[in-house]
This record gives sequence, C-alpha cells and structure tokens, in this order.
Amino acid sequence: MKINNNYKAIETKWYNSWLESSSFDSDPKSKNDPYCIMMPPPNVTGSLHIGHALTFTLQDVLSRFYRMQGKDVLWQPGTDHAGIATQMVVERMLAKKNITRRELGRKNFLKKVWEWKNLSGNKITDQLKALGCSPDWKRERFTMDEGLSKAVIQVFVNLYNAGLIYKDKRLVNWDTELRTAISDLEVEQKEVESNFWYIKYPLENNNFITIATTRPETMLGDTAVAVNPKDERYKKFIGLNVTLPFLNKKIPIIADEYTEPEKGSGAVKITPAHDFNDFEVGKRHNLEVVNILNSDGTINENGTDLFKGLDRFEARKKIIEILENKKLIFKTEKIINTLPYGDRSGSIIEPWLMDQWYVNAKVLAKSAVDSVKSNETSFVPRNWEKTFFDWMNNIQPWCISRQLWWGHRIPAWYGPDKKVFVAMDVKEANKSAESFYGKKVILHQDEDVLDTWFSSALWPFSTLGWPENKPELKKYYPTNVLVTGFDIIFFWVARMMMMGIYFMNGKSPFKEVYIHALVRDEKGQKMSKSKGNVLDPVDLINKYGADALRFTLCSMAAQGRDIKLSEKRIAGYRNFSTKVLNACNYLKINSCFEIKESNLKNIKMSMNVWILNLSNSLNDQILNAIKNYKYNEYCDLVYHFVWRDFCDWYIEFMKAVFNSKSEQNKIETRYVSKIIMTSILKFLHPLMPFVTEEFNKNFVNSNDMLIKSCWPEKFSTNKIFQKDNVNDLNQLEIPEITKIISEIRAIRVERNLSYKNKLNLHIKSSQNKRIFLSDENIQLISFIGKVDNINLLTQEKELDKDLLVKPINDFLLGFEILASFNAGEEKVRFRKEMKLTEEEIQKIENMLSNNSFLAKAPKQVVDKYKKQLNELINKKKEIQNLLNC
RNA sequence: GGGACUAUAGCUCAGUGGUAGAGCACUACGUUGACAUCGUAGGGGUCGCUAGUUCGAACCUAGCUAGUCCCA
Repeated sequence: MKINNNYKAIETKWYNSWLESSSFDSDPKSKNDPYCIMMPPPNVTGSLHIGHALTFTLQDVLSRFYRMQGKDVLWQPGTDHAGIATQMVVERMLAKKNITRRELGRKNFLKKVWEWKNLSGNKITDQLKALGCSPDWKRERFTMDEGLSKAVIQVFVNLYNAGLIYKDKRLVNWDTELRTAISDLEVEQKEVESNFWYIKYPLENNNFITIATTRPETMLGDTAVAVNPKDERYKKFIGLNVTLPFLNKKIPIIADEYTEPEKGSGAVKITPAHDFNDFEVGKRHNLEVVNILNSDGTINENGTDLFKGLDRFEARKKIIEILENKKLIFKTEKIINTLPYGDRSGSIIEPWLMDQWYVNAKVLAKSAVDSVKSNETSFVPRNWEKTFFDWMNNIQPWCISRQLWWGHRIPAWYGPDKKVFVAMDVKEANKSAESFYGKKVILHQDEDVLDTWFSSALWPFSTLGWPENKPELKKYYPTNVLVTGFDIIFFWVARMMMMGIYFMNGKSPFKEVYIHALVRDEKGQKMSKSKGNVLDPVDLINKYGADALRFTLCSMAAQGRDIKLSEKRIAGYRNFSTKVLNACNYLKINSCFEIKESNLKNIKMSMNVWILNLSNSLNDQILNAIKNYKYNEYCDLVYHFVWRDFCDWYIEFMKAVFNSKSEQNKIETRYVSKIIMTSILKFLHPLMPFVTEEFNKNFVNSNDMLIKSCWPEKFSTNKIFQKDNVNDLNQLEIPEITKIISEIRAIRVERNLSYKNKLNLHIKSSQNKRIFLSDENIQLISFIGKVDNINLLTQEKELDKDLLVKPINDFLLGFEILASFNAGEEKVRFRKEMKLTEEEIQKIENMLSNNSFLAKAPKQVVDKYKKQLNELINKKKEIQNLLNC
C-alpha cells in the first residue's frame, strides 16, 4: 500500500464517507453530554491561510477527541458577511465592467452581492474540508441568514429600548476611500516618517506665535491656539488673538494642560473637528467646531476658494508652498510619527465629526469582566486575562453604524421631523409613528448598516436559534471552549461575552477561552505576501497531505509562544505516517490482524505486559494533555510511543518471538500487537484523521470508522510490570533488556563486529544477588543482539579474564568476542569510566553528608540518592577489580 | 509612556524545585525480510547576566541586558 503520492484520493474518499455517515452531526435529542465549540466564522471573502489552518486544526482535534469520548459534539461552523471586504470585492468586479454601485442602486447592488456569495462564498469552507475539519455542516450558518438577521434586529431593538444603543455626534474614524466610519479596532497605528512644520501665526501686534504641526491643511479648521498655562514663554499671550492665514479669521490663544511645552514649539493649533484630543480641548473651552472635509477627503467650502475641492494632501502641499513664499514657515523637522490607517483600505483615516450609532460598551463590559473574575469563563493560558481586563476597563463607546450597503440595515426609521422610531420592522415603526404624530406619515429608514462584528457577537446564541427557544440553545449554551488567536480577543471574544451575558440571562457563552499562538515563518517574521514568506496551507496539503500539516501545527502549538513554521518539519511528520504504515505492514505480514479473540487476563510475556502498561500510561497522559490544551505534549507522547517504544523495541521483540518455537507466545504477541496497533490508530486519529482511517480499514480490516469509534479503554492485566522484590534475585526485565541490547549494539559498532559474528555474553550481578532472566527474555537478547550463548553467573563466580567487560549500574556484561583486543586500551576505557563514576559518587556523597539536606529533603529523594550511591559504589568496585587484573 | 511575552545543544523548541531533554542538522557504520520518508552507535549545553530565597534553582524573587508583540 502506497500513500505518499496518493493523499488527495485518500482524503477525498474518507471525507465523503464521514459526510455520508453523518459522523459530524450533533444531536440535541441525544442523552450524551454536550461538547460544543463555536467556530470563529471566517470572512466569507477569505481563503485559508496558515493561521486558519492552525486554529481550525486545534478545534478539530478537540471535536474528534471528545466525539470519541462519547460526547454529543457540536462544532458550529459558518462564515460572516464581512461588510466592507465583501462590498469591496463586488465593487471591484463591477468596476471591471465600468459600473459603480451607485449607478446600480442599492437593491440591484445587493442582488449582485448575493449572486457573488452563492457562487464564490464557499471557498474557505471547501478548504476547511480539505484540512479534514469535522464541524456539523448541516448547521452551517451565515451572518446574513434570515434567522441570524432576525437576531441582530432583535438585539438592536432591545438594547435601544434599554438605552444601551444610542445615536451620538462624535468624532469618528473616517475612511475617505471607503467613505464609511470604522471602529477603533479597525484602525492600525503605523509609524511613518513625516514632516513637522513650524508655522508662524501672526499676532495682532506684528508679532508671531509659532505652532508645530504634521497636518498643516487642518489649519483651515483651527479655532484656537493652545499653550500650557505653566509655560513662562507664552503666559503673556494667553487671551490674545492670532489671525489665521488664508482665512483672515481671528482665533484666541487659550491655556490648556493638554499642551506639552517640550513638544514642538510648545504652542499647538486646535482643530476640534479633525483631531480627537483637540475635540476634547474644544469642549473644555467651548470652541467653535469647523469641518473642512468632504466624505471623500477633499476640502469643502470652509477651505476658501483657494483649496476647495483639493484632496487633503494636495491642499497640504499648496498650503506649505504659499506659507513658504510668505516666509511664515519657521522651520521643518523630519520626525517619526504614528498615523492611523484603515485596516481594509490602507488609506489614512481622518477623524470626522458626524452622527453615528453607538453601543454603550462600558455598561456591558462590566458583567463580562465579572464572569472572568469569578472564573465562570477562564482564559488559557491565564495571562491573557490581564490583556482582557485592561481593554475592558478602558473600553470606549462602540461605533456600530457603517456607511455601506452590504450588511444588516439599521432598524431605525425617521419621521418628517427626524424623530427616530426603532422597531423590528417597518410595519411596527409605522404604527409607533402613527400614534406619535396622530396620523400616517412617510418614514425613511436609516441608510446605514451595522458593523459585521455586531452580528458576529451574537454567534454563540444566534446560531443556536435565538431569539426562538430551541432545544439546542438549552443543550449547547454555554459552550465548552472558544479557540482563537489573541488578535481577536477584543474584536470578537469580548463582544461575544458582552452580548451573550446580556441576552442569555447572565450566562457567559464559554467556559474556557483557549488563546493559541500566531504562526510565523521559520525566521520568526510575520507572514505577508509582500515579504514572499507565506506558506499556503493548501499547497502544503497537496504536497505532504493534510495529516502531516495538522500534526506539525499541533506539535508546535506550545502555549505562550509563536509558531515558527518550516517546511522541513512538515516533511518530518509525513515520515511519521509512513512509519505507522510500515508498522501496520509488519503486523499484517505476521498475521497479527487475523487474531480474533483472546483473554487479556492470560497475558504472560513480560514484553507484552510492558507494552500494555506503557499504552495505559500513555492514555492517561494524553487525556491530561488534551484537558490542558497541551497539543505539543499530546503529539510528543504519541510520537514517542509509536516510534521509540513500539517500533524500535516492541516490533524488534516480536521478531524474536516469531523466530521462536512457542506457538502460545506467538498467539499472545499477535494479539497484543493488534490491540496496541488499533489503540495507536485511535490515539492518532484526532491528529491524523485521514491516514489512520485508511490504515484502520486496510490493515485492521475494521468496518467501523475511527471517527465513530470509542477512545481506547485502559487494559487491565493481572500482571503489572515490576521487579519481583525477592531479595536474593536481581531479576532483569524489559527496561534492563533494552539497556543490555543497546550495550551489545554499541560494542559491535565500537569493535567493528558485524552481525554475522556471533557473540557469547556473560552477565554478573555486581551486588550480592543472583541475576535472573526468564527464558523468553534471554531469547530477546540473543535474537536481537545476535548472541549465541548467555551465561548467568552466580555471585561467587568472577568473570573470565579474557572477556570484554561493560559495567552497567548494578550488573556487569562480559563479552566473549572472537576478535582479540588490547588489554591496555581496555584499561584506558576503564579509567575513564572510573573517573566518571567517582565524580558522580562525589556529587552524591556531598549531598548525603549535608545534614540540612538529610533533615529537610523529602525521604524518597534521600532514599533515591542512597540507592544510587550504593549502585555506584558497586560499580566502582567492579571497575577497580577490572583495573587490578 | 503602559502592559505582556521570550532568552536552554548548530537550528526549532519541550522541560514550574531533586544529576539537562526531543526533533532536525552533524559524524561513523549499516540494506540482518516492516520501514533509506529507514536502522544502529556517537559528538555537542556554565540553561542571557547579576544578586537573592532554598538543604538544593533552568525552574521561585528582584535587578540588568537583548529581542518580539499589544495598547496609547
């Protein structure tokens, strides 16, 4: 069976089987405990990037794991309508045909958007399928769906009636390119090189006061100049007027603490309509507010005929030119300045004064903070709580109106006198209006739509049917965990919590919020198209298979650290699935999968007990890792068990058994290997769903799919691996066997002895105990080490002098090798070994001679060192003997 | 300016009080019937620096240095 060039076929086949068997479906009627994850809905215009691949893999691992644990899993999928992004996509399409949306009109434009959505809006969900994600597609939702839209309107109306949504005239972040307001969170602050112009404003007495600014064009809207009241330089100017160049308008010099004397000239122009700080200053001093911009960023009629109609940056150029000619520029400095950019358009954001709708976030934030403080919702890792609290405690009113067409239109209607009627629909609005005015009037609906995040914030309950009271709402809310990157704690997590708590009777939407890492490139830089360091998950899936990508992402998802992804790691984990394939293949060749039944209570061989116990402890450790979202630990555990314990040792042991004569041992080993292998496939299934499903079908010959199978039970055997505590016996078990075999291999490499040369081996206890080895374990050593004879020496008998000796901690190995060896060289080796041993003895003796250590350290630690010291002293004695020979 | 995180082998990272670990890379050897996408055996680290707490510190505390990110 070849899988490497065949991933696509295997993946498509199994994905379809899972879908056909309804394996992803949740069942609100089932009696099983619910386990619910709300998928953060990706942007409908989006395509899968590596960060998505990580976050959705992590969610899928949880979904598949808890499904196997017998939970009724709902992983709720869907996409959001991405107001600005989607509108931009469709507008760009129209632009190719030279059509603008305004020409088309609102109704026809929206028709085009829906057409686009139905045709191209499932790209990212298709990619999630390629990744192997198993959400309940039958419940897939879109934020513009009828049900979800109804929830949005209901929430708006309720919050409006409660006074938590209101209309206000404030400065907004205005995107002049998209011609809409955006929220604080959609503004990116970027450092750029700018000019700092020192401009002289003429005073009445032929004097000047110099102000410094990076945005000279805003002087057209200046209504004051401010200085710090403590600034001695300017005290005498306070109360005087300056004349604004161009406008010939007199504006006052005021004193305000906001002005920093050290910054610039110490005097600052105040433009209340175009700067957030200036707006506050203006309010304090009752200044006039003059708007100088049109919605597209050109200067309006307040900018005089000289500048009217010019773009703000051209106006800036022209202003500087004229001022320079008039010798009103005192000087120009180059500085690094932070400018606001729209995260969608990339254009510089202008603060602009206008009416918008706001949510009183401060009130809603309080209960969200409380739910985290009381541990109703906890962040994993915990340190994100602080970020969350900081933001929530300083939260600003949330501007929710957008000057777009694509989105949920605000359910507010205006009467002839601009009186607002907020209602569920136009009928209801008309009714209120009629009773208000005492007659029928014509109402106009608000032209704006709501922020996309407003509808996303309702996702945890709107997708479950709210405002209708559906059984799934009762069953799955509050959900178990939200998995996401830290970058949307504010955008989304906080807002879902505020809305969820308000509308769901005070219950926070999730019990845990797992914040995972960001994916960066192998050098630790953010992936971006301009840097050309983007790893496209779809390419990676095609090249290495979805399972390898998934396993890699999980293995690197340690908490509190970014993921630096390199393609080499993915290749490495692809090799891992090949390793599993080959192990299966070995079992198949030896008819292990044909064994039908056996009684585990009768397992006798120590190698089988050993591997069963390891598997049990692995099971415990995996459970613990997943419970704590330690995905990397989960991966390491399975990887180590499969490769190191099972393939490197157990399968090698199997070869010895199949080479032996005991039929009973062969049957037992076949059986145990089969159940271990099936457990391995199950342990691996959440991480590597496709190949494990394929192996399960092809090798285990199971008709049941892993996705629907139960997580492995722990095996109970009547023989728990431990050394017999018989005092005069030093019974060597599997851990010692592996040590002995490794030594034999080392000797062969060191002495250049090929496996064609057989060895004879003598083993002697260095304590006064008899070495005991069961026949089956002797067989393991002799088969794997290619040893002819193993001679167990009683304590009285010394090793022959012509043996090559290796001291292990509490026993000696003596190799009878045919090739001769140089006794002098051996002594050098023993001296080296002696030195190391003595150093270790010294260390431990130092500790044990420290009275405070003996008094204060826990008993088992002290005992451990005492035992070790004993062993080392024995070892030292033996080496001394060898040196004396 | 406020906050968070990080510093451990050449590289990428695990490791929350008891003698430093993994994968990759490197070196030597090797196709013995699961596997060369492999095996066996090796080399390689003053755990960023300084002080403190402790019988004992990579781990806890403080400071310092260097870097990353978020917010203003």
